[in-house]
Amino acid sequence: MPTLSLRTPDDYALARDCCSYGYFLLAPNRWSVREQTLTRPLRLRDASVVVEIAQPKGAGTPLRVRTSRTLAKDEKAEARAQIGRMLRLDEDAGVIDAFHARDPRWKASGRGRLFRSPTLFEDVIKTVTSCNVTWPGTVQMNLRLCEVLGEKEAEARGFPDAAKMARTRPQTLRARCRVGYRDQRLVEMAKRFRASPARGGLDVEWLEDPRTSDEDVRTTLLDLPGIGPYAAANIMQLMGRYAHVPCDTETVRHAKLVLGYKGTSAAVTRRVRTHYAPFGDHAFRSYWFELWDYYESKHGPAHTWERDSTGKLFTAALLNKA
DNA sequence: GGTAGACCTGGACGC
DNA sequence: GCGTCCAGGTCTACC
Repeated sequence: MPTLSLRTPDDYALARDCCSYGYFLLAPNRWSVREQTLTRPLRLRDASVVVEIAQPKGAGTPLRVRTSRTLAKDEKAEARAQIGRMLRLDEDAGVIDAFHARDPRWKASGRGRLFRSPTLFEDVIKTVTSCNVTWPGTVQMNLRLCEVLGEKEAEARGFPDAAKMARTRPQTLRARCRVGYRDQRLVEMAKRFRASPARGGLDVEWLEDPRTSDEDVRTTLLDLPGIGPYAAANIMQLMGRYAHVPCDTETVRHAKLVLGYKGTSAAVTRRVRTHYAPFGDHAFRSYWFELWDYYESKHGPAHTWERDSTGKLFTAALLNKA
């Protein structure tokens, strides 16, 4: 099987840094608990490829990426870029040290990186499918989006790209992918990603540019169909902008159960914002690793979670019972 | 600017 | 096995 090697930051640990955010459990990602590898198809410029990512020599050593077919030189570069985005290989040890200086609670475990998707489009769609639905519903929607619309490569189906989703009828998304009222919003979203900025499309390059201000990014995201305050803040953390905490029912549950806050959801949400404000540009990471720590205290280390079983446990009702 | 109600699916629960 | 209720964030209409 063809193999690539990817250099990692000195402190990079695949099992810890990959299994750090819920999206690693969503299709087409497949984390193998037994092998401690991540497998998924990537959509390259002209065709797809399935990659299996491992770190056989342990933390800080290069990643071994097996590919389902031999890649051309430009395809290798594209695959490296997508894997780098997904695993946050761009956040070197210095970036993580800066977070630990602000919040030393995570220094011993080395936590700091959060898993995301190979593309912004996939992150945005995954966020829309996580709104107003319980976690098992999100798992199902992503599975069906891949099964119904995903391109087949080596017996696996990838995540649909914007072009494919933009061409899909809303009725198909609703009937076959069970996305409900999100059908038109998803198609419209895909069209915004497809169209050029001159034709009212999203300027993805500008949006992903670190020089673009948080406020401009937030305003642009809120203008997208299906994106409200929670989704915008979540997409921003996926883009590496950690100053805002996306507040949802999980946040309120966490604040009441772990932080001991009382009162209405609105009142608790206001206190949450104040609570994490001292962490500044790292507020989301501080919040998230508290939440993740709680999940792991209930279900064991995330690198031991099976998508089809553990995933179903993440509902507010069950966590409240726990 | 704040709030109520609709949107849709799937799981839990009672009968 | 069926019907009912509920959780979940966004959007629109209305005050």
